[in-house]
Amino acid sequence: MATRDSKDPDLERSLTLLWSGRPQGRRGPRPRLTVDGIARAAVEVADAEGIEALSMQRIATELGYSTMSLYNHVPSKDLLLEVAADIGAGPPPDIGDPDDFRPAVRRWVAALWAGFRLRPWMLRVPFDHAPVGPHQLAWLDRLLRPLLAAGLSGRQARVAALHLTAVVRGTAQISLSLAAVNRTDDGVPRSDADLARILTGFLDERDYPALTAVYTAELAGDTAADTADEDPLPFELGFGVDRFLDGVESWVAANRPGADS
Amino acid sequence: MATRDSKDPDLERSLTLLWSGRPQGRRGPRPRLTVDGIARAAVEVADAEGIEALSMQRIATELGYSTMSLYNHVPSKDLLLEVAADIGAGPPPDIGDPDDFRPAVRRWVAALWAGFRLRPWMLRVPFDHAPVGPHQLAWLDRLLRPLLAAGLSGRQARVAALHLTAVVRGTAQISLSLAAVNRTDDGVPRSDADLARILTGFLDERDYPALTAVYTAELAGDTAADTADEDPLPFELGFGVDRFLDGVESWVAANRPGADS
DNA sequence: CATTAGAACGTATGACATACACAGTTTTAG
DNA sequence: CTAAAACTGTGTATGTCATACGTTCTAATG
Repeated sequence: MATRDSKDPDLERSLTLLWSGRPQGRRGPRPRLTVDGIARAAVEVADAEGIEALSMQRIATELGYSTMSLYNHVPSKDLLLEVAADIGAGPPPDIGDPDDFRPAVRRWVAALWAGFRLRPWMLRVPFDHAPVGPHQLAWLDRLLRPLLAAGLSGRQARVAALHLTAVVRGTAQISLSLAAVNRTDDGVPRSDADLARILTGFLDERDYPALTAVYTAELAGDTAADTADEDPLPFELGFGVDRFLDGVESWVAANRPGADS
Repeated sequence: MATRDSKDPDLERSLTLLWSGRPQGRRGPRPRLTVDGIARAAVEVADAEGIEALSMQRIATELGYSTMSLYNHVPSKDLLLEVAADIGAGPPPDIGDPDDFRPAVRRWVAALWAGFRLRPWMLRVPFDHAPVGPHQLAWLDRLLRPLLAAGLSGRQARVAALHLTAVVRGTAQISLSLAAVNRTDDGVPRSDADLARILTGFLDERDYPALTAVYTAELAGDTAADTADEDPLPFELGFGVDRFLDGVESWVAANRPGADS
C-alpha cells in the first residue's frame, strides 16, 4: 500500500489519496511528511507565486526536505495538484436557507467566484474528472440542496449544478486573466473596452457584423452603471446566472407533476 | 518586425501573429516555413497523439526542419498554441436563420460540443484572454447574431455568449474526460453510474445529504431513455442550455422597451 | 532479536523550452 | 553593380523539470 507503485488508470488513486484516513500501524520510520502537509505547502506556493512557480523541488525546499521524499507520499505531481486543488477550495460557503432557492444559489455562485478571484491558480489546475475531493464534493452538495429544494429531479439538479460550475469557471477564466494581464502590463490598464478598441481595428465589418456592432456599441459608452456595489456578482456573471435561474424556475412551475425529460 | 524579439506583454503579439497578412518585400531568404504551416502541423500532432505529445521538437521533425527554425516564425510555444487553437476551431457552423433564435443557438452549441468531441485537446489549451483569432471570433459572431436577433442588447448578448461558451467548455471538460478514462481503462468502461457507485462507498450520508440522495437516485436507474437520438445535445448539456434560453426568452419579453440593466 | 516495510536522500536520466552565435540568402541602398 | 542589412535555417548549450533507482536508516512485527 505504498505510494511508490501502481500506475493504474486514475480514479481509484485519486480517491484513496484524497480520502486517506491514515491506516494505523505501519512499519518503517514514522513519516514526518504527510500528504496534507505537502499539499498545503503547494497551496502556499501557488498562492504566493502562481502555478508556474509550483515545482516539486520548490515544494520540497519549502518544507525543508529533499525533492524525492515527496514521492513517498504522493504518486505524481498531477495527483498532488488534485489534492492541492481540493484543499484550496476550502469548505463550502454558508448560503442560507436552501428553500430560498434563488438567493441561495446566487450566494453559492458569488462564493465560488470570490474563491477564484482569491486563488486564480485554481483555474489552471487541469480538470481530469468529475470532482471527487471532500471539499469539492461539499461545495457540490451545498449547491444541490437549493436546486433540489426548487423542485428539480436528481438528474436535473446534477446537470444544473454542472452548468453553474462551468459558468463560473469559464467566466472567471476570461475575466480574471484579463486582470492578470493588467498586472504585468506597465502602461495602460487593459479592460473590456480596450480589447474592443483594439479588435475593432482588425475586424472587417462585413465578416463580423454582429461582433462589430456589439463592440462599437460597447465603445459608445453603453457601459451602464455597474449596478449595485453590494451585489457580489459582476454583470458578466450575474446576467447569465439570473436568466438560467429564471428558466429553471418557470420550468419547475410548468412541470410540477411530470417525470424526467 | 522579426518574430525573434520583443517579449512585451501579450495581446498585441497574439493579434499580429494571428492576423498577420505577410507583409510583402522583406529581405533575407524566402521563408519556407510559415506560421500557418507550423500551426497546422501542431494541430495534426495534437489530433493524432494528444496535447502531451505536442512539443516543439515534434512539430519540427514532423515538418522536416530543425527545432529552432520554428522560433523564426513563432515567438513562443504558448503563442503557437493560440494559433493552433484558432485553426483547430475551424470555420463556424451554419446555424440557419438567426431570427429563429432558439434552434439557431442550439445548433451553435451542438456544433461547439461536436468540435470538442472531435478535438479534445482544445480543452487543454490554456486560455489566457478573450478569444481574438479569426476563427474564434467568427464563431462568436455567429452566436451573437441570434442573441441580438432575440432582442438582447449588445452587452447582454456578449455576456450571454460568454455564458454559453463557458457551459459547453465546462461540460465537455468533465464529460469528455470521462470518456478519455474509458479508453485507457482496460476493464470496466466507466460512466456516470460507475462514478456514483464508487463515490457512494466513500460518502458519509450525514456530511453529503443532497449528494447521496442524488447519486442513490441515479443508481436506482433514474437514467431515463436518452431522449431522441437525433438531438445532438446530450441531456447533460441540453437541459441547462434550454433553461437558459427559456430565461432569456422570458426576459426579453418582459423588458421589451426598457434599456440596459 | 531478526526481519522487513517503508521513509528520506542523492544521484541520474531524459524531456523540454528557449538563448545564442553562425552560415547562407535575398533585398535594397548607395 | 556592389556592399551592407535583414532575415532564414541550423547546431550547440543551458537551465528547469518530473521522476526512476539504489542506498541507508528506522521502527514495528513475528
